[in-house]
Amino acid sequence: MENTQLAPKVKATYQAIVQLFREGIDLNNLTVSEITGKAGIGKGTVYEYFSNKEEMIAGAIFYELKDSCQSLYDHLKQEKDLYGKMNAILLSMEERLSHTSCFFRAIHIMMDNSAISSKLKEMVKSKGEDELLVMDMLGRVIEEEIAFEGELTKEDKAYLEMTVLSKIICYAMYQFNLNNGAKPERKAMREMICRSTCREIENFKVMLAGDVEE
Amino acid sequence: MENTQLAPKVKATYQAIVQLFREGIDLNNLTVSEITGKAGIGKGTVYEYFSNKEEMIAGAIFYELKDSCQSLYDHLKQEKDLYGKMNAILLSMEERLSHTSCFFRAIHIMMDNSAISSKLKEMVKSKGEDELLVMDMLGRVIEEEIAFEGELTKEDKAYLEMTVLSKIICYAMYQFNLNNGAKPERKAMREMICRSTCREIENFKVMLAGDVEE
Amino acid sequence: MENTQLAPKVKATYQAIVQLFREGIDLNNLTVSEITGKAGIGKGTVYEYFSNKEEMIAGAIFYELKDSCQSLYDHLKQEKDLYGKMNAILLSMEERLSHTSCFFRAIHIMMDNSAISSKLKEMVKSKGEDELLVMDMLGRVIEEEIAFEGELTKEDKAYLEMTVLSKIICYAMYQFNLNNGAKPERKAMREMICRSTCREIENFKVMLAGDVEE
Amino acid sequence: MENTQLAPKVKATYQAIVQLFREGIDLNNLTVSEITGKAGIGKGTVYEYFSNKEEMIAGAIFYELKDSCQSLYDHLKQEKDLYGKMNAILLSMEERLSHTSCFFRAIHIMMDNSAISSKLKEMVKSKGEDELLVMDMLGRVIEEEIAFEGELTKEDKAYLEMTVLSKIICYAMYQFNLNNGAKPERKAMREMICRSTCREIENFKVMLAGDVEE
DNA sequence: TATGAATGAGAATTCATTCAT
DNA sequence: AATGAATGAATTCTCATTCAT
Repeated sequence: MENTQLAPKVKATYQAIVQLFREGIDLNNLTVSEITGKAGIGKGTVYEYFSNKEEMIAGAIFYELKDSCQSLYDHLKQEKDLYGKMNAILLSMEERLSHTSCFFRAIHIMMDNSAISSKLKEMVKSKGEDELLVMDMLGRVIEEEIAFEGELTKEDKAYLEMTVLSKIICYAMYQFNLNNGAKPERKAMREMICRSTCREIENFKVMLAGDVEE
Repeated sequence: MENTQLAPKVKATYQAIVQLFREGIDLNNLTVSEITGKAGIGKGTVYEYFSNKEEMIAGAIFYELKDSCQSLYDHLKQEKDLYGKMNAILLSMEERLSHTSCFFRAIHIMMDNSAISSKLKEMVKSKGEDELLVMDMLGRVIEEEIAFEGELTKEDKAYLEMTVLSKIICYAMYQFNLNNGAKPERKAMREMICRSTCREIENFKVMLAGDVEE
Repeated sequence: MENTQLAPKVKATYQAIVQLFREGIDLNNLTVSEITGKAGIGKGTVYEYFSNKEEMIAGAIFYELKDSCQSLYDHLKQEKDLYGKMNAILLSMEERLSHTSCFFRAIHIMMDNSAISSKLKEMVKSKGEDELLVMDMLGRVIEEEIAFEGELTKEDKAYLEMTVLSKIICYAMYQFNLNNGAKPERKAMREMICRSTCREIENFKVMLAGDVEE
Repeated sequence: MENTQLAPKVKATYQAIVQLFREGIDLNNLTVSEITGKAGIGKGTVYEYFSNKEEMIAGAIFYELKDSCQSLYDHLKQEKDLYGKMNAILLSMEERLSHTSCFFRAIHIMMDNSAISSKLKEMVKSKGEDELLVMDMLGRVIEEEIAFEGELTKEDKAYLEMTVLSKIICYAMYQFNLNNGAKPERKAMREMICRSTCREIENFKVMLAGDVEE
């Protein structure tokens, strides 16, 4: 949909970058030649659409992130409860490496101090309300879960978002095999994470209820 | 202690890199000139001790990581329970930015596909038993907590390590202000994280006990 | 002719190298900056056409050698007998230092163990049939001289080629003043060399005839 | 003998260079570290004896050349006629690669325009009367051959020296396989070269006699 | 609009030489 | 006298960006 708004050369550029990214190329060492070569356009052409390399890369990441989050969120609506939603998120990370990448890489890139990072942070800051990024998506999932019980303060919401995100990071780390040791079964792992997420949220609800009663 | 084993120029190099790192310079765009300039040594000199730039940077990260984990772990022994230990970890991340950086950056760097990353992964893989990195430290904390109840399988341990690490990452993200919105009070945040960590571990113990009874 | 096939920047590069070479600069200590400076092109530009310095230099030598040998060979056709041809070769070496250099330097460079040498040997090995280098040129001269008497074995031809080449080297050494002592008159020197070359070939023909008669 | 005049560190340096040279290392890319490493002395130490790298290398070549020529010349005295002497020279080039190298490389190095070359030429120019280099050796052989017939002019001697040297170079090129094609049998090759050398000298003698008679 | 040849600033790395010990 | 750690000038090569076509 929004894709149609993108000029064809811009889209080609974004796709090329995302593709190279999935092939495992380090974004900090990506060259304009590689990008335009993959995109099948002239090297000079990208400079008609972007003013420098950082803009291209940050733009591609942002675009992919938004797109990926939106489609995942749409998919989540089919699920009834939090357990199902969480499971769907984790499963999507398995199926489409892109989702793992998306969540993960976005955080990753925003955390270094490269020029790409600055540009991306800037883009995130000035994004539209309707553009759904990771935190927004998680925020909505949480609100839907807690909604009928009452209103959430911003602080509580922020805490819960991070709690859920940390679970997702946990699964991403598992997939990237960062712990460098023995790995539990994939399914068992997923179940443990979903259960503990539900438990955390449940706990929070109980706590909230307790606060209200008092 | 171990520091005395490092040749003075190596130490100066490591310190310069760590310092630049804390100043927020992106490690992927760090130049040898910057390093040697900061270290106060000749540009050619570092090549007497390292065979390339990646070795310098990965070496510095590894060294700092090790050092930082060791000192933090030593500090943790004063704490009686898991809550206290977790709190101490989070507090140390606040006091010494280096700790935040360490935990966080180590994961960060290991996750990209740069040459530095490869080198660092290699170093981590071939490290000695006595060299304590983040996961080892968390592993010990967890074992000490669960020990008297019985023996942990490798998979369970891996899961728990990742769970605890994800909590820490959660706090780091909070500090980096990555949620981009309202922040809870620092203390409240820390308490929430510590409590939820304890609850997770407690839950796991209950589950283990259940398995045994059956 | 073939020159037109060369991209302009490649030609400029070759010409710059050959020129520097004639100015007496040692090829093993030639820098890319010097080459591009002389060629009047940007330092980065040569790397669009060559993948490293050795390729540039070996390419230039090969190109000059081929060109020089071809033009000299064409010129030789005007001469009727071996004496005349030999004299023409020596005279051309006097007039155009490039010829002396060519013969001489080609051998010279192929004899050291530098990277340029390896590259040049490789180029010589894979050259086309129609590309005329020193030995090919001498081979043709000799064949034309001996032809009507009968067929030459490969070994005999190889011997004769080297014999003639040694005469040329003799004259080159004379010109380079390598003997460091008294020099005969130039004309006298040339005559002596031509005469002795003819005598050697004549002798060989007689020997061949003797072999046949037996 | 003369070797004892050399300081031990100088001798070690020379030997290291000659050895590296024989191992086929390109002298233009030889480093001081390689030299001192091979010589088993400290890198700073050579600068007590030489003022720069060129002096070391040119000195080593000069020393080896002198030594080699002297020993070969002594050996030649056992041979009765020119054919035998010439054959002995060629054979020695076969046996001891060093001789081939020496004669050849000396010429080779003197022919480029490197700093080593300049230094070496300088050394040759200022060498003592008793120091026997290639040309001196050949000059003596020639004088001994022609002596009883009369006195040689300097120019004639120079011509003859070059003639003989060109034959030797011819054999060297044969050994280096620079002709890149079919090689005659080694023995046959040697015989052809020796015979043609004798013939040349004989011819010259006849010519000289003719001049005198007139 | 699209291109890619041309560019030069800047990066990593090497190595002859110095000098304090 | 002997050393080798330290140095920085010099070199090769890369690559983002420009601009004439």
